[in-house]
Amino acid sequence: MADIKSGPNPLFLREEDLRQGIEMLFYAYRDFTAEPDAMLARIGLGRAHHRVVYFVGRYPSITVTELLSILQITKQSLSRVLSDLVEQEYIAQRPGTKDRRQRLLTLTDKGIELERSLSDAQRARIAQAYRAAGAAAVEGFRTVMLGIIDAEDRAKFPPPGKR
Amino acid sequence: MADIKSGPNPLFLREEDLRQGIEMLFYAYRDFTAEPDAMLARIGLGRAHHRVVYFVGRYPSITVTELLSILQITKQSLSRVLSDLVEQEYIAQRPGTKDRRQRLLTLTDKGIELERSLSDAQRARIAQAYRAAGAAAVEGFRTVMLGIIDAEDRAKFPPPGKR
DNA sequence: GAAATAAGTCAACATGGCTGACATAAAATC
DNA sequence: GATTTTATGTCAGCCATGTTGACTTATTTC
Repeated sequence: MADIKSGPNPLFLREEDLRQGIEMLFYAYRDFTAEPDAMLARIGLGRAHHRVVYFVGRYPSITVTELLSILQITKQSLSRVLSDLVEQEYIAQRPGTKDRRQRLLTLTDKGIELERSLSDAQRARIAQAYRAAGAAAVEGFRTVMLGIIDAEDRAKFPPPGKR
Repeated sequence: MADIKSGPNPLFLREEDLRQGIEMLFYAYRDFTAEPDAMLARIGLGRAHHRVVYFVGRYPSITVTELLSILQITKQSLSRVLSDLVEQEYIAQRPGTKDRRQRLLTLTDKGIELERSLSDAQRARIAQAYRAAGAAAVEGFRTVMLGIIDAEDRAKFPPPGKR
């Protein structure tokens, strides 16, 4: 591998720390998605399907609008993968009771099974990393990750006391 | 937003912790890439170009093979974005001295400027998160992130003593 | 009754992955 | 020295997943 450029930068260590932060996110995300991607490919689905199945499992009876605001994609993009998942009976839709325009989304048993098998690899990876790192490191990890995430979404991760 | 499913799981907290870990990675990566993506769109480039410019900046004189092993994509995929970057003079190629089959890649001045402007937003995001979290949390963050990254790539992140 | 909202649809396009087949130059090996 | 391997590049086509724009339907809100 080529050498890392150092250069006469007085803030070298700091620059280097930030670069490492950027890269850790890149490598972690790359490795984190590799296993589910391989499983999905075998059944003709993609990462986008995983994201939908994941968040419908996470928030049963979520509406389409809520899902769109989490995924931050257009409804046309969502529509494609969501239709696949409904057709193949991973996800069921039913009208909202208060607002009948809504289509509340839930996983079917088949969907629950899919979600579990996909996310198990990811859960195992996190669990192993948490176990190896210890509770204090995990708290540090959470704190930094929250700082990276846009403020609007931080409320999704309540501190331990509130969990 | 729909309620979070709890259920009668004796390991509830742990399950929930793992789910939060999964989601923090999703949200962090989503928000982390949003700003550079917007800048790239304005000049007709994409996220793939950013990755190449980033790693060529990180490892000046990197070879194509080394870059492929980092990005974990095919050479055909890399070729497309790399050709764009060479044509538009963000990246320069020169033959290796020991092995003249190699094309060593370096950023031009224009490439350095592009890389800087793209990564600045990301560096600022990391810097702010690190500052807010404090040194101990940053060490925890690093430890957990390394645990998530495949073992083969952990050597890219030497501990502070060795930096 | 009119306007806004939730959801969906159709069409066209861009990006960035992929496979397969093949080409060239240089290095390494027998 | 001939053969094989390696580093790189190229052409062609496919697929997944994002985009914009235009338009529809049902329902709720004003």
